[in-house]
Amino acid sequence: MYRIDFNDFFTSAFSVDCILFGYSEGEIKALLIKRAMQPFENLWAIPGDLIYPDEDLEQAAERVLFELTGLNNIAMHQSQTFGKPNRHPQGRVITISYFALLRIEDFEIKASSWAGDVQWVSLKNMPDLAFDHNHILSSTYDMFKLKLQNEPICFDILPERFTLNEFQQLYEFAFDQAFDKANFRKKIKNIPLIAHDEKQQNVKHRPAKLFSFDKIAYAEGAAQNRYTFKM
Amino acid sequence: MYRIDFNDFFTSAFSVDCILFGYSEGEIKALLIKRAMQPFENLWAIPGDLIYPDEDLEQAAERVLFELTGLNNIAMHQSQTFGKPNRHPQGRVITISYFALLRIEDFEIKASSWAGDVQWVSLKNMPDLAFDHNHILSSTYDMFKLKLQNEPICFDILPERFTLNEFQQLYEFAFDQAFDKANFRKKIKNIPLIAHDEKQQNVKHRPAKLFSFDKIAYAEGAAQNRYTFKM
DNA sequence: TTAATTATTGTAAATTGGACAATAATTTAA
DNA sequence: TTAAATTATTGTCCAATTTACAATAATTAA
Repeated sequence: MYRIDFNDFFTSAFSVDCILFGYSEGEIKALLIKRAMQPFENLWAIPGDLIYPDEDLEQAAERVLFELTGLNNIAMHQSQTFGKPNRHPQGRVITISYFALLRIEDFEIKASSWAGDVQWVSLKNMPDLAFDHNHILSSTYDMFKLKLQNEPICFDILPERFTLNEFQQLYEFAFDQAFDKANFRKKIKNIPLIAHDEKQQNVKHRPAKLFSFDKIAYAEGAAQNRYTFKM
Repeated sequence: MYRIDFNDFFTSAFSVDCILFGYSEGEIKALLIKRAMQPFENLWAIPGDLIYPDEDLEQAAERVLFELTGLNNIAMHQSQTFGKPNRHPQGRVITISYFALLRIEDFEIKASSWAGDVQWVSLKNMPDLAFDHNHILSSTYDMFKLKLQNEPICFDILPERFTLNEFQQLYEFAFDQAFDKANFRKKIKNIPLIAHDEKQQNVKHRPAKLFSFDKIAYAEGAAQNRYTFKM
């Protein structure tokens, strides 16, 4: 298998790029940083970092998220790997993209030393980004939508207890499309949710019932049935 | 972004692992090699190789396929990237898995020097593999099924001209599930196929009509409509 | 010519999907 | 206390799709 000396290959680096999707004001946005140094100084970029030699990939992605937002315990989902030999001007860097879904209101951004500025940018109004980051972002957005339709990752972004409207709005934002309330509820009827007695607080109208995702029932059913998250 | 000296990171290698799915005798199989050297000598493994320093990822995957089978012009699909720090006993190797779909009858396996033996192994009867290859294989099989349902990759494995039964059987093999013939044909009615006058040859019964995939019509429609390959 | 075999098409019931309406629960303002 | 406003929740009807199964068509082999 190793016809060239093994050590000749240890000349490359890995990085993770973390696409943090958030929603607010009816739009999906991505958290971008303005690069404070060369290459691509002053251009907006996806936050990322080289992977430490002893670090697991997902761990690296979670570290980038934590340094930027102070959040942990957020699931990072692997998307795709980008490795064109010349994609990084300073050497060969293969980058693995991860994404997570965040509620923008839930935290303060901590701009780290390596980022001059941090901003949520609407996907519909994306400037030219550093490196191949426009490509990475759009591929990862596609993967996000694909996984949203096939795996229960929606519950990673929803609060532990959510209203059915919040559930629906997530899909509306992700797919930039409105759904009928009554019909949405019919489509999710197979997904095991726990209905709580508790209701929404501090709203100026009839409060909605709170639900949470029934992971246990889901795990049991996932083997036999095939749940769908296509809306 | 680079708080540690950049060169400290160039201590890892990348590899591609190529999961070649084929079908015959009503089963989905994967092409495995028996390792002829340490580590994991004599264990079955997914064929793979380190990526050359100037080589694109997909190019590396295609090279592995070519060296093993003599085939080129086969689309390799990226699946996932595996990078636990200790997954390779000889150093840190992050591996990117690719898969392709092959018709087993179409070629001769060329066992390369680094593989003692090469064999198609049914997914249902998978032995313990080298490294984390059982994990890679099953994750990649999941990704294969996911893509099969969302992109027209089925036409990568079907012959250029195929019968609707062959089309159906591919899905039956992949998902290990029988479909009703009449209903299958209804489901694919949106997929643009070219119906040829030509018919199946050398069969002992009514020959089926041959079809091919209409890539041009598909590309036009793919933007507006959303084709599905869910069966 | 007929039986055997598989391809292809049709049909009717069941289920699901989409548009829209009706009812329920709560807050706010009068 | 009551009515208006607002949003949650449920129901209904019709269209479209799915499912199960049957019928017909085309070909080979005897």
